[in-house]
Amino acid sequence: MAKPTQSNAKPRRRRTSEQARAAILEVARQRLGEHGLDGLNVVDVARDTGISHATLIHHFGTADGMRSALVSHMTSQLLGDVIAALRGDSPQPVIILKDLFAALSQSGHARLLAWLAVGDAELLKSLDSPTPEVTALFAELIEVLASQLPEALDREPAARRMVYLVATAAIGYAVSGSLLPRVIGLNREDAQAFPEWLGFQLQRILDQPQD
Amino acid sequence: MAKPTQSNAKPRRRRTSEQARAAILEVARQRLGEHGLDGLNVVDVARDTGISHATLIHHFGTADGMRSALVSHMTSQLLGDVIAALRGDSPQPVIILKDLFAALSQSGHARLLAWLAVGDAELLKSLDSPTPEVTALFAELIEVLASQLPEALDREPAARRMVYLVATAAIGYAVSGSLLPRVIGLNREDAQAFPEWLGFQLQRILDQPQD
DNA sequence: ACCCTTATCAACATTAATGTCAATAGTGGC
DNA sequence: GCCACTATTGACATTAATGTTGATAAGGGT
Repeated sequence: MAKPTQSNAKPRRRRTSEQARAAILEVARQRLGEHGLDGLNVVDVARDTGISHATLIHHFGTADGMRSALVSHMTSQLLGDVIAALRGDSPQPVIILKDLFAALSQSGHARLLAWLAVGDAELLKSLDSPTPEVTALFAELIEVLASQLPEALDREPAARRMVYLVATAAIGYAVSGSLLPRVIGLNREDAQAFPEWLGFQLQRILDQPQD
Repeated sequence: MAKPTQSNAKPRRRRTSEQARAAILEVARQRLGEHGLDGLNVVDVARDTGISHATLIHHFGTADGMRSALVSHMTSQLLGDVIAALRGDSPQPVIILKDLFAALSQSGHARLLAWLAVGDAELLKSLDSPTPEVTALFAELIEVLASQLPEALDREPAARRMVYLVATAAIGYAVSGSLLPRVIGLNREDAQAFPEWLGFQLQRILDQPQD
């Protein structure tokens, strides 16, 4: 019963700061998708990561620091996926949008964005100035998309508007979940095919000369 | 120093249960818009209402009960705005979209939707069954829109898809606020003109025969 | 092998939020 | 005017989340 010796060697695993942060953020991402906002507290995230919450705070400074880092982490991940899709063999908007919407709906990306919308002012403030990495990724996205637009008119503004439309639609799509299709009367198949339909419509807009 | 008498009459204002609930929910709505989710705790809401938090809990049972009631409260309010916009004098898609987007962006409606997206499952469950009034209104919208579509193909599914596009875009537009335009590089004017631009594009789609 | 940096942890402290309870006091109905 | 009902309240209890601290140990550089 009693501990025979105090040499209870509890082997510690020591990772590099970078490795530890990455592991923590991955757990946080999963928890956000599974448990929503309540899952993003340091105690639970630390437990799932297999570390103490003190260690977690050591790496991110504060709990909000962890959440802020998660925002950058997920944003970069999402944008990277989008750009990779854009540069893939099939630059068809249909395919790209399908992947984009799927990426936003899964992995809790939508929940994160929604959370940002309602989050406290401090956290939003830190997001007011997006990280250079995120900004660069978006700039790259605009550039890639613009290069595929017809040469008729200003391609950059057109690309930005299209990205904005897709982004807002994707966010609303992911945020509203199954509630909106039901109230509109859109059956499940049509709702799931919505990204492809949007891509098709965008293609139509692209094929026509902009005003 | 010492209280001379114990007749410290602190006059209590006694409202009907309905009045008290209405006052509390109005404060909660304002706080959600100003302070985000953190502003929806019983202590702060009670203080702004001018009552004790015990009284608040008395009326709503639990803190989540208050939030759930707020959902219903704001949902009705939002529907009122949308209905007003839909019944306006100008059936032009451009104008309607402008009003709709404005209605969603203001009054913290977007924040509420976002909150629903990240909220726990129980709360979402209560919203799973939309009121007949809402369903009827959406049906009316679909009908009106379908009547304006070319007679080429199934007009109802096409109308539903378009409504779905507008709704998702409006939600994403409202949820993302000013963050998304900034990170995309869309200037303020283009972002504000987005609803009209979308209406214009929709009109183009309408004017063309669907596949 | 030694040392220095720092990742790691258990325990504690603190704050915030929720909920409970017994007592008080308006208000409408009789 | 009296009474039953209940809205209202301060004080307390409880739980959860965050952050702190001092000590420990793992690993790399020399």
